[in-house]
Order: sequence, then structure tokens, then C-alpha cells
Amino acid sequence: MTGVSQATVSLVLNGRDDGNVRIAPETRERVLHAIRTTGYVADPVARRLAARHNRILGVFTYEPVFPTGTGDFYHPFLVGIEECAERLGCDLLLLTSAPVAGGRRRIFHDDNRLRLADGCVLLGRSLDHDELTRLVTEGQPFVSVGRRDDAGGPVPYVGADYPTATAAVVRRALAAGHTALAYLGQGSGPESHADRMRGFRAALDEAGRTPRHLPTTDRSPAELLDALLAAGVTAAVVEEYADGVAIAQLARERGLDIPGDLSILALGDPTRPASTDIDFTGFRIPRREMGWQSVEVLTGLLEADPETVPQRLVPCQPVDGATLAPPKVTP
Amino acid sequence: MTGVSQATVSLVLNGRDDGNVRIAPETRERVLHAIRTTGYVADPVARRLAARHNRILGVFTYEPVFPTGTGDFYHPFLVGIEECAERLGCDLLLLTSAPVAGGRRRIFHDDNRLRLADGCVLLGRSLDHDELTRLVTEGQPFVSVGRRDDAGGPVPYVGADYPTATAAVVRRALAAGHTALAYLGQGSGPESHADRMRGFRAALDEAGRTPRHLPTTDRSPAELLDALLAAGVTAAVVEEYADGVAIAQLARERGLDIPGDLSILALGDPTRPASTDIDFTGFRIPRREMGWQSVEVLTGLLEADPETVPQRLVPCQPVDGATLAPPKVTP
DNA sequence: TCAAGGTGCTAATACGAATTATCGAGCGGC
DNA sequence: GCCGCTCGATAATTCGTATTAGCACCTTGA
Repeated sequence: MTGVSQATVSLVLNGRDDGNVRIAPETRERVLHAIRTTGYVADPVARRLAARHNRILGVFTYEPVFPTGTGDFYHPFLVGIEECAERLGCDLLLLTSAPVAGGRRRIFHDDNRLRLADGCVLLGRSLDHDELTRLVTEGQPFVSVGRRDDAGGPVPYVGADYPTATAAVVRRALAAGHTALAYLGQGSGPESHADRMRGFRAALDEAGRTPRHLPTTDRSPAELLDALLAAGVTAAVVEEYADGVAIAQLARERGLDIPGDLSILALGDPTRPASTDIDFTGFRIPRREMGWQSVEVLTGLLEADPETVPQRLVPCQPVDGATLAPPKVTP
Repeated sequence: MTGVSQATVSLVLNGRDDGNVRIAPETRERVLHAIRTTGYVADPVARRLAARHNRILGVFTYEPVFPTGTGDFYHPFLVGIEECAERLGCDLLLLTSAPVAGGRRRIFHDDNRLRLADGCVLLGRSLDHDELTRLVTEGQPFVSVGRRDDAGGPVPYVGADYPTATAAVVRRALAAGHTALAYLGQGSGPESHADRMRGFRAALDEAGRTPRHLPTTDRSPAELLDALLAAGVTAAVVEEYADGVAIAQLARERGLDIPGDLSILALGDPTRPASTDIDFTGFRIPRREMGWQSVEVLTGLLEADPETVPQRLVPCQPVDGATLAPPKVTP
């Protein structure tokens, strides 16, 4: 149309005008005019092929990204992820094609599409250790949302600082006068549980008090409450929000006063659907912030030295709540 | 690695085994094994450039996909979209990189990345008419979730059958004895509003009753309620769920009985956050189903003749609710 | 008049896969 | 020994853009 080569069009299109490349203003104008009248747009696909990267960030979750349950675990993370991706001009690829095996999606399989994206954000309460190891050893660019233990090497992550947040909650209970505290929950398994337990132990050790642990697996709320009272516990530090709700409700049904007779401290927001009007003392997990930062970290990883393994802990926000009170003095 | 050419790998990768192409089973196995161990994946971009498809479906929304508000408008659609994509083995590309202009994202701009995906699902209360026209005229494969008027040609869509659902609701009110019905809302603008209004008019015309229209723009719930009562309306057909909630609450505060003194019929689920314990009579929009079907239609469009313009209306599910009662006989 | 240096543009190639025409090997049959 | 045939695999080309080396032309200065 303008009697000019494809290369020239490309140069004009990208506004190149540095030392090595020069286009006569008159030619540039002619090309621009042609572009305007035809409405020509460079094919994004070819563009990405030549540029060697996509500006696509993968999002892998072990469960559906859009869950049906109301107490939506992933949603806040995704809000942050989307916000940051939008700001950076990246698109998000939801890796929904991963086939389900044993109730969970798998990253690696015959038709692994992870590499569709420049890098990947991994979301999930616990990640498959073998898959994580493989990601690390293969040097795939990814970031885990949530701290992870080493898996064949350090894992890049953006996690919540559970030890610090849990310790802070425990210290508040100690300051209120509690001496008999118990940790309700697994306290091990996923890193997020182990981290809470570490914070719990650390704060009690520091104060010279005995940390007690009440595993919740296979025990009904009634059994748990009985055990708590039998042990003379005055403040229960609850790993799972939903467990806290169940115990509080049961306690009130039995005529106990929360927090008068028993203080309950929740270590984070609900992960399972749980509706209640109880305003728990504890902390809030900065999920949106974590999502945001994970994208930030991932893009940093892609642009900068891929050798560095970024690991960030984001502080949790304390919640005053109404389930902590000084223990009653036993007569 | 396998001492085999790139072409062979491509053939194996795509499982080609038709008349013109033959691969020895032994070679195929060797290549497949190498693919498995290395976790090799064909670059989707190159693939799309060469083959014109990459099993990626785009999802474009005019607002963030993961909204912060609780009354989440897109969520149910996305659940359906994800389910269907998962079943079909497609990945979803959330086009978050679209730059925001005037408070909304735009599809077309300098670096339009829509074409990275094989096709695209468009989500939004109302779509930009010019962009829609351009999509249609350029023959881009896409499906709108929600019925759309022609825009330079018929628009492929999967919409909710608002006219039928609205007419059914109105007929129920008529059957209950109501004669003075009013439509509360815009009744025009977005197709979804116009469609409801059409159903409303049709059912009343059919019964020989006068359709009344009460526009809601810039009027407070108090003004609306006053207008309803002044006009002797006994059944209000409400376009926006939230408006229904506001009016019902106000009416109850004033000592009116809902539905004794005034029946309220809601034309769909909440689109704006609205919490209430009122169980509205009306219908439910089959959002998840619409999401699912939109993906189904889109893939059909991609595989089959792209000349056909699929247009589907999904029926809404009636909700009995508790806000419809026979009108009081005026003394 | 010719080398040196600057200017404006293009030819060629890369990007990574899909596709197709073609080629070589092995095997009968006459 | 030659032709025809099938089977397997590959070289070469394509998709549309970005990039870079280098060519042709012009100006300047001695």
C-alpha cells in the first residue's frame, strides 16, 4: 500500500526511533496513515511468538477456582491476583484443563499445559510435595501462595506470617491473665498449621507456661469442649475458625459464658463455610494482599535473576473481637 | 533426545494417524516417553500461529472478574464456565490486561490480546455497542452471555429467557386476582431490562389489563412507594432485586403488610449486594447453566460452521416465595 | 575525485509449531 | 534386475511479527 517493507511497518508500529533505527518522518507519516485507514492491528499471537513471552500468568488451584461453596477460600486471593495482573497488563490463565485424579487436580500429566504461561501462581491449602519438588528442580518459574517447606530446594512463596500472628494472640491472652491455654487443631501437616503451632509454643515457652495441644481429628465439638473443661483450660486457641464456632455455640447452649467462662481465640478467617454472629478475637489473614504480592513476586522472578528464590511473609492483621476476657478467679 | 525430527514430534503430539500420516508404534512410544519425562508442552502461541487454535478460551468482563462486593454478579456464570471448560479440557484466559478507559475495560485497543484465545466468552450487564459491532463484522468467534440486539449483524448469545419468565410471573399475579400491576425499573436500556418489560406488557395485554411503568431512576424508595400506593397498585413487578428489598422494608416500617397490602414480584436474583430475609416470589436466573452453555456454544462455533450464529435462551426457574398474595378487596 | 561518514530503508532470519510433498527402504512379483 | 507398492520419517514451507546486519544513496571535506 505504501510501497514499504514489512520491517519498516513493524518499526513504525512500535515507534522505534533509537540510535540504530531511523525512519524518515515523511515515511513514518505515510505508514501511520495507512494503518489508521485500514484499522490494521498487529496479530498478538505472532507478536508473542517473536517476543518469547506471553504476559500470561498461570493460576493453578488444586480445587475449582470458582467454588460453589459460600465460604469461598480462594476468592480473596484471586481478587488480589487479578488486581495486580491488571495493573501489570498481564492476563491470567486459569489452568482448568488439569485432569482430576483422586479428587484433586494434578499439575503434571500427559498434556501438561503449565508452560502456556510465563509463570504460575500456585494456590492451595497444601500442595503435592512431589509436584512441588519437580517444579523446583526443573526451575519452572512459579510462586506459591502460602509458605512451603523446602522441596528439593527452597520454594518461592508469599505466605502469611502465622507464627508471629499466633504468638501475638497468645501474648494477649497471657496479658489478660490466662495461664492455661490449649491449641485446638492439627498443629501439623500443612505448613500453615505447623506455623501456627510454632507461634503458639514460642509464646508460651517465652512466658514459662506449658503449651497444651488438643487434636481435633475425629472428635466432636462436645468431646472437645469436655476435654477443655476437664483440663481446666481458660483460653482455647483455635486453628480452624469453624471449630471455634461449633465450640462457642455448644458452650453457650450449655449455659457457659463466652468469653466469661472460656476465651476463644481464632487463628484466621473461616476457610470452610461458617456463618456466625460471633466476633472472634484473633487475626485476619491478608489474603488479598498475599494474592497481590504473589503476582508482584512472580513477575519480579521472571524479569530479574531467576536464581534468587523470593520468600515473603506478610503480617496478619490483629482483630480485637469479643471472645477474650480475663479468666475467672477460681474460688 | 529420541533422534527424531521436529515434524515427527508434532505428529505424535497431535496423535495424527490418518491415511497420509503413519508413525511406527515403537517410535510413537519413544517420543511419548520423552515427552512425559521432560514435561514438554507445545508452545501455545506458536501453536495458535500455525494451527489457529490452542484450546484456550478467553473470558472478557467489563468489570473485574473477581469483584470485591459480596453480591457477586459474575460468580455463578464463572462457575458454569469453569465446569464446562474443565470437562472439555480447555483452559480459561481471563483478559485482565485490557486497559481501563472511562471506568470500563475495553476490548479493542493497541495491544488487543483477544486473539490469543481460540474464542471468547463476553460477560457484562451491557456490552459496548461499537465493540460488539466490530467483533461481529470482523467475524471473531465469541459468545455473549446474555441476549444482545443485533449489532451490525446477529450476535451469538446464551441468554436468560426474561420475557417468558416475566410473563409467567405476571400471569401468576393476575391469577391471584391482581388487576393493578406496575413495572418498577428502567424497562429499557440493557437488553435484559427491555426483555423483562416486553414480557410484562405481553402478559398484561393478553389479559386486557393496562401495563403501568414506574421508572426508578433518581427516585428514592419512599417516592416509589408513595407513587405505587397513590396509583392504587396492588402488585409491583420489580426489575432490580435491591429495589424490591428497599421498598419491602420501607413498607413494613410504615406498618404495611407484604404481601397482604402489596405484593412484590422480583424479576431475578440480586445483581447488587442486598441482604434480606425476605423470600421474594419471582424467578431465578440460571446463571451457572448459562455459563456452562456459553462455553458449549462457543466450542461448537469453533468446531462447526462459523457462519451459523447460535442464539439460545435458557428458561428461568420460577420461585414460589412469600411475597405474592391475593389483593385485599377495597371496601 | 574519492574516502569517510551519515541516513533511510530492506533482506534475511528467528520465534516454535503444523503441514505436506517427497524420499528412502524393504518387499514381492514378473 | 526392474517396476510398483507400502511403510516411516523428514526437509521444507507456512503462520505474522521483531530484530539486526548491511546495502544503496547522499553529503562533506580534502
